[in-house]
Amino acid sequence: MEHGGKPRPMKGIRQLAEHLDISIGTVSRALNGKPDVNEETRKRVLAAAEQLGYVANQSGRSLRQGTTNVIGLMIQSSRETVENSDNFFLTVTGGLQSVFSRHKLDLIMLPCPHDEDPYEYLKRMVARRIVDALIISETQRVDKRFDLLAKAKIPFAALGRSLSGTQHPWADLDFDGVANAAVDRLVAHGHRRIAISAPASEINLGFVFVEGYRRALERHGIPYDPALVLRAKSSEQGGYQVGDELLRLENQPTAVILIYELMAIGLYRRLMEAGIVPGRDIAVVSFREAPRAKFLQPALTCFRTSVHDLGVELAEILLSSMPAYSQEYPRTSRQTVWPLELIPGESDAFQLKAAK
Amino acid sequence: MEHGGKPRPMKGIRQLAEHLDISIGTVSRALNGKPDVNEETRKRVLAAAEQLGYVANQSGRSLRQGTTNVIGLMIQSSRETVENSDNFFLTVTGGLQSVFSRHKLDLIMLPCPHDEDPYEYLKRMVARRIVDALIISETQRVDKRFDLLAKAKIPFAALGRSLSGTQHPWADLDFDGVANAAVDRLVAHGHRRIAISAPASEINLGFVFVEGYRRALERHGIPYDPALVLRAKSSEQGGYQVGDELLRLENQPTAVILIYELMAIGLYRRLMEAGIVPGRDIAVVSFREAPRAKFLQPALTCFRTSVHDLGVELAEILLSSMPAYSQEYPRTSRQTVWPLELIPGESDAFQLKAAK
DNA sequence: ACGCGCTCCGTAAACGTTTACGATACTATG
DNA sequence: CATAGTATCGTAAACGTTTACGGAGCGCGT
Repeated sequence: MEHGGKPRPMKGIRQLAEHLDISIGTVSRALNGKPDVNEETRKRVLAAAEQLGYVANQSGRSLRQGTTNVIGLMIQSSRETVENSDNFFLTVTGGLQSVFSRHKLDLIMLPCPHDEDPYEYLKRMVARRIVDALIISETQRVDKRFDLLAKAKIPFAALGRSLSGTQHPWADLDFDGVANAAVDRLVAHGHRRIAISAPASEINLGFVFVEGYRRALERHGIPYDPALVLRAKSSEQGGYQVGDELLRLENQPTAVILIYELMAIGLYRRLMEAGIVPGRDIAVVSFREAPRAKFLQPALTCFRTSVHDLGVELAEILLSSMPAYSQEYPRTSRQTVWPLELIPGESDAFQLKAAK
Repeated sequence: MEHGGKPRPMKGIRQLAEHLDISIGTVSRALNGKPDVNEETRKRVLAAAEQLGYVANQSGRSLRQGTTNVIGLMIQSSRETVENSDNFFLTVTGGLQSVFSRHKLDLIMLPCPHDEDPYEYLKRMVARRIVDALIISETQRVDKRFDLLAKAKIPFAALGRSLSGTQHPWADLDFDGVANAAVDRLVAHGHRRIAISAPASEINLGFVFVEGYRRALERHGIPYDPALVLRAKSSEQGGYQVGDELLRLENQPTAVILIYELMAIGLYRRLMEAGIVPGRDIAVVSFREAPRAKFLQPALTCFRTSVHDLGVELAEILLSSMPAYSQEYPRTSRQTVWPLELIPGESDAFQLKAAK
C-alpha cells in the first residue's frame, strides 16, 4: 500500500509471464540477458519483474543449470579459533565479496559445528551441491579435504598453504617471511638467544612459522634449540603462559617472537609480575598488527598487512581456476604468499649490550 | 582406491535405485524415514547410499518440497562491526548450531557486502528461497527488515530487540540491566557524575544502553546530562577518544561506563597520559567481559555472560515460531532479555571521598 | 514469386527430488 | 472361499527454471 506498485505475492516466472502476456521462455531469456529477445520486450519484462518483486527461485534455477552462483567459505569455529581469530574471517570475507559481487556471485559462510568432523561436514556440503565452489580455511599439514574436493571436481581454493605435494590454489600469509624478518631484526639488535611461540605443528601455520625461524637462525649461524619453541594458545592466556615458560628456562632468552599480538597482553603482564620490563630487559616482536597493538605499553613491534586485500587475492585465485571465469583472471601462479610489513614499535627498540 | 568401496561418481537417486534394483520412490522413502517401507530394504538402501556416497541433491529436494533445511544468519560486516564484534557472531553461531543440528538443520552465515544495502540484500536472499528461516542481527531502531520478512511469511528471529511496536521473536543482551547495575554500583561508591559511552542511538544497542543509564540516574535523583553521553566507536581508538572527551569536559565526571571492554585499553592509555589513574582517580565499568579484560591493569570491572547460551536461546526461540518445530519448543514468550553477571574488578574498587 | 537469412518468440523437455495414488501380494477374518 | 485389511512397493506428476529447437514474420536479393 505504501509503495506504489501492486505488492501481490509473486509466485513464479509463470505468473510473471501471464501478467505480461508473453511466453515463459521469453521472460526467462529477457531476465538472463540472452541475445535473442527484443530490446523493448526485455525492458518491459525487467520493469515488471522489478515492480512485482520477482526474483528467480534458486532451487529451480540451480536444478536446471547445475549451478548455484554461490561460493562457500568453510570455517571451523573451534573453541580455539573463536577466541583468537579476531574477526580475521569477517575481514577476509569483505575482500572476497568485493570480487565475487562483480560476477553476481554470493558468498556464504559455512561454519562447521564444533561437534562435527570437518571432513564429514565438508563432504555433506559438497554432496548437497549448495555451492559452486569452496574456500576452505585452517588447513592442516595432512588435510584429507584436498583430495575430497579434487575428486568431487568442485573448484576450490585454500586460505592457508599446502605442505603436501598437492597442487591446488591457495593464498597464505607469509609466516615464513615474518619469522625471517623478526629474527633478522633481533639478531641485528644483538640477540642470539631467541624464543618463539607457535601453535601445534600439525597446523600449517605453526609448522611454517617455526620453520622460517629455524632457517633464519641457521643463516645467522645460531643453533636451533627446540626448547625455545613454546607451544601455546594464541590468546592472552597463552601469552601469560609463554611468560611462565620463559621464566622457567635455564638459559633465559633475551628476545621472544609471538605468533599473535593478543598474546603480548598476557606476556607483558607475566613479565611485569617478575620485574622484567618488555622493551628494556627483553625484546618482543609479534606477528600480526592489530589496532590494540598500538595501545600496548611499550608499543609492540609487529607486522602489518591488509587482510581485506588478502581476501581479494584469494577470490581472484579461486575464480582464475574456474572455467567460467578463468579468462577474466589470467594468472601465472595460483599460489600466493601474502607479504607483511614490519611496523617498528618500542618493544624491541634497544640494543643488547652484554650477555645476561 | 585406498578406501574399500567403489568410488564411482554418484549421479542421483536414479542410479542408486538402479544399483539396488528398487524403484526410485522406495529409495527416497527409505532414505527419508517414511513408514511404508520394509525395514530390511531400508537397511539395504541406507547401506548402499553410505557406500556410494550418495547425498540428496539439495536443489531437487527443495524445489519439490519447498524447504531447504537451511537457516540463515545475516550479518552486516560493516567496517565498524568487523572491528568490534570480536567473534561475537562466531560464538553465537556455535550456540545456534548446537540446537539446529539436532534437527538436521544447517546454519549458514549470510554476510551482507559492504557496498550493498542490507535491506536489498535481505530481499534478494528471501526471494531466492535459499533458506527456510532467517536470523537477523544488528537491528536498528527503525528497521524495514521486520516488515519485509513478515510480508514474505518467512520465519525469523532477531538478535537484538525490537523497539518499534512490532511483535516478533528476538533475544537480546540485557543492556538495560547492565546500565542499571553499573550506575547502582557507582552510585553506591559515592559517584554522582557518571559518563557513559555508547554507539549512535539509531542502533538499538546504543539507544537502550543510554536509556537504562538515564532511568537509573533518575531513580537515584541524579539529573541526566546529555553532555555525559559520549558517542564513540567501540574500539581501542574509540576508548582513546572517550578519554579525550572526558578530559575536555568542564565538570569532570568521576566515573565512566563503557559499552565495550576493548575501549578500556585506549581509555586507560589516554587517562594515563594525562596522569589520571583508572581505579584511583576515576572509576571505570564496562559492558562485556572478555578474556583480555582480566589482563588490564587495573582489572576491569565488567559484565559477563555466555554468548554461546544466548545463541542456544535464540535458536529455540526461532524454532518455536516455526510450525514444523513449534511443538518441540513450547514457550510462553518469544522475547528474551539475556542476563549478565557483574564481575568485580579493581577499576572501580574505591570509594569516592569528596567532590573533586 | 521464390528462397534465404534474420529477428523474435513459443513449446516442451529436462534437471533430481518427493509424494499422492494405485497396484500387488499376503494375512486375517468371516 | 470370499472379502477386507495391511504391508510394501512402483508409477507418475509436480516443484520452477533454463534452453534446445522449431516456427512465424519480415526484408531483400534473385
